Amino acid sequence: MNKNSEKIIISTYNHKGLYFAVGVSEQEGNILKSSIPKTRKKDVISEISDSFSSFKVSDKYENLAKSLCSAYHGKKTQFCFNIYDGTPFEKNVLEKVMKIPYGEVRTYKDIAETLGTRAYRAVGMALKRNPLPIIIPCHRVVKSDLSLGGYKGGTNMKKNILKMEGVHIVNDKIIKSMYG
DNA sequence: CAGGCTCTTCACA
DNA sequence: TGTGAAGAGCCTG
Repeated sequence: MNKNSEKIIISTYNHKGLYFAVGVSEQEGNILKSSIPKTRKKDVISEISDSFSSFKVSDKYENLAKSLCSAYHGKKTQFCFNIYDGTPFEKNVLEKVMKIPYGEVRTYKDIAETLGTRAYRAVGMALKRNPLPIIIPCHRVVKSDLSLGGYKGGTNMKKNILKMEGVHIVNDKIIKSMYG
């Protein structure tokens, strides 16, 4: 895995035993990477820092890490960010997923079709490598039978985030009215 | 449920 | 550069 050479600042936020972290470019203040919440601080920091050759930890962007926490808890939250890495295909996927409205859901198939391809599985791969989990709402992408599908942080976490956004889920399936 | 289809990416030669 | 395997999926029988 080749690393981004940009210098970043990592800030964390702790809420009820869960740590959140963001990696922000020192130069421009863009969010380049976010973490899946974890129970140990060093784990969220390494999830971020692993993608970069140079970093430092400070509380400068603690407010952003806090926003990440809010978003995780189903609060509508806006972020300013850019996507620092990835193939054109991956960027196209992330761009479509960014546009899924809060509290709604789309399928891997939908995303593939709007990109004019049948690479359903490749859409999943692209989301697996989403550098901005939660901020880019890959948890709003599910399987075409409206069962949940996979998630980097575990399907249980995917289910919980969706529930907190007000999506109705019964027997691990999205109920149709939530599917825009 | 099994098996084939579809495509992108990665590993390894 | 070239080939093969692996995937957060989909469809048909």
